[in-house]
Amino acid sequence: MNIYIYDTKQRSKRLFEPIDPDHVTVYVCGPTVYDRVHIGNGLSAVVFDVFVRLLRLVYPKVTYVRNITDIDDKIIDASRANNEPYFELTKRFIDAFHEDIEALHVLDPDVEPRPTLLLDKIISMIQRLLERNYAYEAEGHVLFDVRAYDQYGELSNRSMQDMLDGARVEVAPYKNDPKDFVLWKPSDSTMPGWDSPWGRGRPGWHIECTAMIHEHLGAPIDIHGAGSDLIFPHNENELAQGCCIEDGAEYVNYWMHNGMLNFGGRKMSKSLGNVLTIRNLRDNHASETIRYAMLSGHYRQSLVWDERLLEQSRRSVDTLYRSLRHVSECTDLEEKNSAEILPMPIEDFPESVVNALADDLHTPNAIAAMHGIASEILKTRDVGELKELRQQLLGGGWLLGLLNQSPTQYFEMPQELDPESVEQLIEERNEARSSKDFERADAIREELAERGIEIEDTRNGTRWSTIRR
RNA sequence: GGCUGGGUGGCAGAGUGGCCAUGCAGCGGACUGCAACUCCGUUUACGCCGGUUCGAUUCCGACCCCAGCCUCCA
Repeated sequence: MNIYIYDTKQRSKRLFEPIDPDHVTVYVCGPTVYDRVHIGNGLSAVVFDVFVRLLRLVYPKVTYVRNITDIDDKIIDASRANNEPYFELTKRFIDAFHEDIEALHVLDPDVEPRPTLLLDKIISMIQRLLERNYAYEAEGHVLFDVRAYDQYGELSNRSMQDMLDGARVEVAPYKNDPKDFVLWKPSDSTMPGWDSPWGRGRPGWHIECTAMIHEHLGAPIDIHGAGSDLIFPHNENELAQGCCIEDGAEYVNYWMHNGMLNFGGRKMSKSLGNVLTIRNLRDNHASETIRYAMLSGHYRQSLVWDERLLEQSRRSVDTLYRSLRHVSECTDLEEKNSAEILPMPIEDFPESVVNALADDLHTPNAIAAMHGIASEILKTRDVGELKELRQQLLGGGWLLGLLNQSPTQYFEMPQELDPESVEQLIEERNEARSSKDFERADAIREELAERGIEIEDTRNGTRWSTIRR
């Protein structure tokens, strides 16, 4: 199985060749927890979730590390505004993040490190950079010296001059060079801080990720993922740190970056204020609808997020589940969801879906392949074939993190309704129908619709489902 | 201004030097008491201008437009 990855650094699609085929290492930048996460954060988690699912299918061992940044100036600001200790605030939002992300069927990473639990590592790494003259102290800060590292700008493809031209922020006076970035900064007594050789302070953002990679995966790692907005400066800075830690050090073999979620013509971000949180979205949309919408475009492209996309996604998910329902209606196979097919060897997964995903995580083609399988299912009544096709559909569903429910669960979404009374009304309606009292029949259908139930008359009787959104 | 990536049918979104993407929606038909589901058929395309070519949406060049990064950000 060949997997191809578009590598941001080389700006081309490359065959993925792991450093150790027996153990693939992946790191993805997670959120900073000072608020509820938004769908852009969710998108990144979902995209890399699918990719890691594929890797796990192909390689015997994958270690996936996704961090949570739990110390940062925004966190300090938020804790002040809330008059709440920062660690309580981050605890709340870490829990909320987990809740949101689980609702999107994102599987847990193997390690979920946080900088506050790794201060020793961070400090020793900064010390090492100082010893090697890639960093300097100034006014209680420790700064990375970009001039000492001549490959700076390699990842984001910027020359020093480019960066200088684009600079539109006032430069702190203690910096030797405007691009120098903070490894450690001082905390006053009102701020969270840790003792260090440079006084009480806290780590800069970039060094956190480098430290976490070194701690949990070693270096170099195979794959580093993040949102494209982190290419510069965050990932660039990480790379610089990682390469300066010792002579000839390497950091990352493949860089993957997902595109931004576009909401109302602009990138969704907290600073722009056009944020839709996963929590809010879940109030009005099924989580699989959201997930499908996120995977409907290619991960490197920006994704326009609006109600129309969600409506289309919901209907498309309906179609997939309908074919699954078709199987249980035509056979006496027990209903299954995508998780229930595991473990299953890679050969039994649908080639079309696997190949699409192996081609730089081409989820639009993978989804097209899913619909191809779904329509094949609807065309046959042969039990053996149905069984085989369903296994394929569920296999693809597993990779995409879709079809997590049985069709009955999906269509009947229990909620607070009473199935008994629904069945009874349907019974009454069918009596009215057989006595050709269609007015009465339609009235009952109307009544059910008001209760959120839609019905369909099939050759095998009437079936009902909750009206989905 | 620099660096990325884009501009495809009503919407979303693939792809290709000449032939079906796919989903949703539309239209016609079958099925249905009517719907729904399903099936069959079907309409609307490749930002603009040049060039290469027997032939370009696909290759080349210029231009226009959009998004992202250059500041915290998935």
